[in-house]
Amino acid sequence: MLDLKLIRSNPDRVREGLRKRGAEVSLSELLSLDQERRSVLVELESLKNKRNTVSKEVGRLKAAKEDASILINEMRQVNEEIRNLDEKVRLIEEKIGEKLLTLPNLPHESVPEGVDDSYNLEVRRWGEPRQFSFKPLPHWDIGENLDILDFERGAKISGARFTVLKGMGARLERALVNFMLDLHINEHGYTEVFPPYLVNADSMLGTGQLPKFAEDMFKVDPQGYYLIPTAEVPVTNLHREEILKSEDLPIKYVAYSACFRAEAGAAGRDTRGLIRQHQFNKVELVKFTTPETSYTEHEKLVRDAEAVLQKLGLPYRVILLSSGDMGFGAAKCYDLEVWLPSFNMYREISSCSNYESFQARRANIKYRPTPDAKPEFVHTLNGSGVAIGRTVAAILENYQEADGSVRIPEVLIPYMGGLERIQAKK
RNA sequence: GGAGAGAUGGCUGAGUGGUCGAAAGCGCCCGCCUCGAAAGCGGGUAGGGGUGUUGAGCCCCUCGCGAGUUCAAAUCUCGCUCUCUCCGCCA
Repeated sequence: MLDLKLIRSNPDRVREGLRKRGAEVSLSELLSLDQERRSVLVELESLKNKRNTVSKEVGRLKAAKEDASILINEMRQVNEEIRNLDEKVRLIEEKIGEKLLTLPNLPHESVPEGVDDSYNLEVRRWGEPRQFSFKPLPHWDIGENLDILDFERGAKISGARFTVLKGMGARLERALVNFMLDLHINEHGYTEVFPPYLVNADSMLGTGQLPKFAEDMFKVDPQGYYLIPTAEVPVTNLHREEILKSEDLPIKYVAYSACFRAEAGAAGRDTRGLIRQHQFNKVELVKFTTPETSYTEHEKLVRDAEAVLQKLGLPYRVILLSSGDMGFGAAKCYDLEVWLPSFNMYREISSCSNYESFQARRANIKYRPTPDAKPEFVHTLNGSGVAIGRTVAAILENYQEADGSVRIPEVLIPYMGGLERIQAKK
């Protein structure tokens, strides 16, 4: 959510930022609602002031056994007006709120301007895509040949975009979760969190999934819970409605969770394999920082996510997203894209965003810069560290051998109970 | 699921209709004292909004949330949420 005071005092700057994102939004309605609200409020508050003053006078008169009926009758009139104006303000504020909640964040000055992903910038590359002496198979073929991925039965028991992991496939999934958690906890200083997978609507509003993207999520009837699309939601909302101590910042959490996405707008895309599933696992990094440090922390967060791919020996590149390609709430976002041989291209495996105060304002997460200063909004950041399903796909494809087996990356062998290679059963 | 109790400021905890945004204690901040600290003493210490000579003052709202009664609600009524205790059920 954007700061209404910023919109009021600097509408041109806001318009410019929204334009860069390709958001065609008029601020004039919002600005006039804001103006109207404040003028009604002046009138309303003076009436309430009158009521408060007179009520005290009534109390005094009654205590002195004097007649107060004139004042009481007068207040009946005033109360009628207050009721009307209260309702008026409530309606205006409702409209303002709706409007504010649908405005995307403004891009940071370092974000390349552009309408779509063709304006994204490649920041750096790591690792060399391997040269194969045979035609590399897509991971779904590898997985089925090894009997570790079962797409058919996933579809039978649930539907399209659900997969069953079996044997060493399930073990690999679990190994990756543990490897990534250990790395971020032990080497990068994050605190482990295991959150609920079902959250309420307030949480979804806080991180920006609601109200605009309801169709992307699974909702549980009739209780009204939402299945989390990412651990970002419960973990960021951990500190909703809180004022944090500045000496505790930055707060760094790492959370493993399953993620659930309706993929409403992706019909027909990535229908095969593990790339786009309704349910997948992810290790997520979340930070709460001061405004002064958020961009340094953002760079560090990206490096923390990169470390996962480096240790796994998976070639990747880092992409700085253009203003038009970023998610709704991000001020700046890097994607990590891992090399997938069968696609002969890099595919997104992590997205690391600085939300600045966008989520903090929605979720009301503040901190006190100094012990007696007024609370200010924190900056929130998050990034995948990294998506597990896509990592499984990347390992199967990058580590496949001509005989159909798959080598296990060095760092994972201890997590695989010493197994060095997944082979088909005879 | 049944029965009961409760929800007040960073914390503990008073407050059952009229200067209560709220006693007291703890914590925290500033000052005095001290070489320094502790103790002691004095003062300060919620959040949001409006106005404005833009952080001086003034005003409005908030005592879990939402309605209601009243000239006036932390205090009365109703609904909801959450917490705790006991019983039942259960991974």
